Amino acid sequence: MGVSIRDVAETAGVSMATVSRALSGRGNVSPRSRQRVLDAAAKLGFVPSYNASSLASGRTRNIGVMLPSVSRWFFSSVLEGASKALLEAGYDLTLYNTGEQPGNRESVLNDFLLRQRLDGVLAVSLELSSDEVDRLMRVKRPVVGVGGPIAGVATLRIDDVAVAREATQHLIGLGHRDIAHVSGTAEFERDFALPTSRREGFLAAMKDAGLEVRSSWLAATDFTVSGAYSASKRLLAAPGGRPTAIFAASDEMAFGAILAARDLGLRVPDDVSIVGIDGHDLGPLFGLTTFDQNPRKQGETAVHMLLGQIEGDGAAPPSAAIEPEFVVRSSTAAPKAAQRG
Amino acid sequence: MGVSIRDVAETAGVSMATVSRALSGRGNVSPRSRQRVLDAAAKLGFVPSYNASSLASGRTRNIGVMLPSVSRWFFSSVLEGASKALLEAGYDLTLYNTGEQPGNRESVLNDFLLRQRLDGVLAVSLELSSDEVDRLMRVKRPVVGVGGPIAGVATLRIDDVAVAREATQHLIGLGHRDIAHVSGTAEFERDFALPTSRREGFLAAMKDAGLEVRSSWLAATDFTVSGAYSASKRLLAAPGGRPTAIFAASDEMAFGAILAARDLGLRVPDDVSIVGIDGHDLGPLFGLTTFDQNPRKQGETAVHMLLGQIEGDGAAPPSAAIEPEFVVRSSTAAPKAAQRG
DNA sequence: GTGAAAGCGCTAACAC
DNA sequence: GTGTTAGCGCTTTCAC
Repeated sequence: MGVSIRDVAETAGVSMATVSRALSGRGNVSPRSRQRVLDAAAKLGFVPSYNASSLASGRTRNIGVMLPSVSRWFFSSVLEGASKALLEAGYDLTLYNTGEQPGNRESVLNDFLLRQRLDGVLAVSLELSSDEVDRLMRVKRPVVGVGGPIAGVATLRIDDVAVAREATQHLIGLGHRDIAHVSGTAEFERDFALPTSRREGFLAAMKDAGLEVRSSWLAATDFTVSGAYSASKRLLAAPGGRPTAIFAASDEMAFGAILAARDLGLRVPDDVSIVGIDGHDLGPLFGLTTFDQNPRKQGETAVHMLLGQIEGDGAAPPSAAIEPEFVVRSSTAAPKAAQRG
Repeated sequence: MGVSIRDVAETAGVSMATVSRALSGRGNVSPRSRQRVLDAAAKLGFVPSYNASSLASGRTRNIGVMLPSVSRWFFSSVLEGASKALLEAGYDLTLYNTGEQPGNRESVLNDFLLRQRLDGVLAVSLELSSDEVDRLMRVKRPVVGVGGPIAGVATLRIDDVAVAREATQHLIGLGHRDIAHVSGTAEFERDFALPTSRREGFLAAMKDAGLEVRSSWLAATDFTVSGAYSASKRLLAAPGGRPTAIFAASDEMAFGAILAARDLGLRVPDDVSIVGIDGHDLGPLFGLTTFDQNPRKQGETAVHMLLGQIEGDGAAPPSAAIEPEFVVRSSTAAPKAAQRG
């Protein structure tokens, strides 16, 4: 129905092969022919069919991005970065939003990813089983992971354990001894080990400092502002005394903790210090001390790793660790309020 | 390289056409043949090539979603809804994140959308010029718009003017006379008339009630929490006296206003009432009075309109108006503080 | 440097 | 109900 390469060939007075070469840049074409082709294409408003091109060449110029949610800040930021990098590189981005519950993943893997429409896959915060990785690898397309470790796949991520440990050490260094941790529930562990890793780092720092951790001060909730708000309210209003500091596993959770403290009439950081992880855009507004992990950049970098593998020698890039930047703002300070045991 | 339909045909002992029919459901196949095909396909691990299928049939089972941002709540929610609906329908979603600045739109329209890889396009909050619409229509694919009016295209949206008017009337009904409006700058008008429409509704309601609007109480900023925070601080701390109520053009902006009020030591709603538009997930946490427009649902509905057009009779569905629900929470009340001129 | 021709893997008439 | 056949629009050997 549209203008095909044949039409361009005819008006340019050359063969289809020459048109293809002139337009794709592959192979040699005389400047004269190239110009004739370009003129003809412009005149006819030629738009190449990517399906036909893909079918013939095997390249699709399309990358699949798989992630558990688009509404949480980390994910939308990674997506934004990846989207920008792909747009610039002239690739399409096919989005597979698996949803927080793992049911959809099945169908995404089975029905979508394998349909040979993708040159590569970006898997964001998905902890894939070895069987799932196998299935992914079977299509012989490069895969790069972001935010979660995937066995046998090049991955881009921060060292969650180390970052959590340092965030906790920041609080300890300020003089805090009664520190609570707000993190994700077991439900979330299925898809990424993040909650476990961050809790691990927290516990390690506490242990190193010889500090005790009350089990009730390890709050588990979902990764949202609201979830952390409720959990923090419980923490801060518990009859047995409250912590002087909260380490939240994400900035959104930290915001929830800050809002909870305020609603209880507690001052941040005077009555309670709060630290997060992420580098959320609203961090400055809340004065949140946090580890900035620049997810937008992670999305971009991951895309470049992927494209390097696709367009380059095909060698899998090494997994890379992102260096997050610790940003101290006004949500953390030395404890001032009298402590209760 | 993979298993093709020909291999399946051979092991099943039928023709390629029968395999195609059995697998796609189109056309008649005896139960016996169907079973043989299914068995053979499963045994060989057959995965159809969508490129080949698209090329031959003209259908791509792929929908393009164009939006200006994935980080703002409204957009990510629409995307989530659309993504869910498409996943269920067995369609791929190709994401075109044009970015808030209009430069990318050009390349998205020129280089991506026209490559005949899409069965339809969902345009979210993009005000396309007639030339751009022309180019979109030239590919003969259905287009459905969400959140912004597009000339000549079926659109799903709330009546921004009416909603803004009612939100303002809510404040007026409570007894407020000094009402400010925080909305988007002219910069944003390029991509959607939303700021203008909502300001229009606000002004209409004020005029109807015989209330004056100070020009300095029409604050224009970007559509973020931070932008509204700064703008609201200026509004609420201005030397000439402050408004007793703020109507924010979005919930995220309303959150910014609430945070600004709190940081100034003002109580919401005692000192200042705040109302938004959207139905943001965090509305309950902030006690925000708002018009819930359920963007997730809008995304789903828009997809169904699109698929109906693609799979059905091809008739363009009528533009539909979403009925937003007014939710009164604790951020609005009758003015209590003494008013100053 | 260029063209002819053989597919890429599938679908859709059309015949039987 | 099933097979045969002719493409979908492009890329890519292979000759020249």
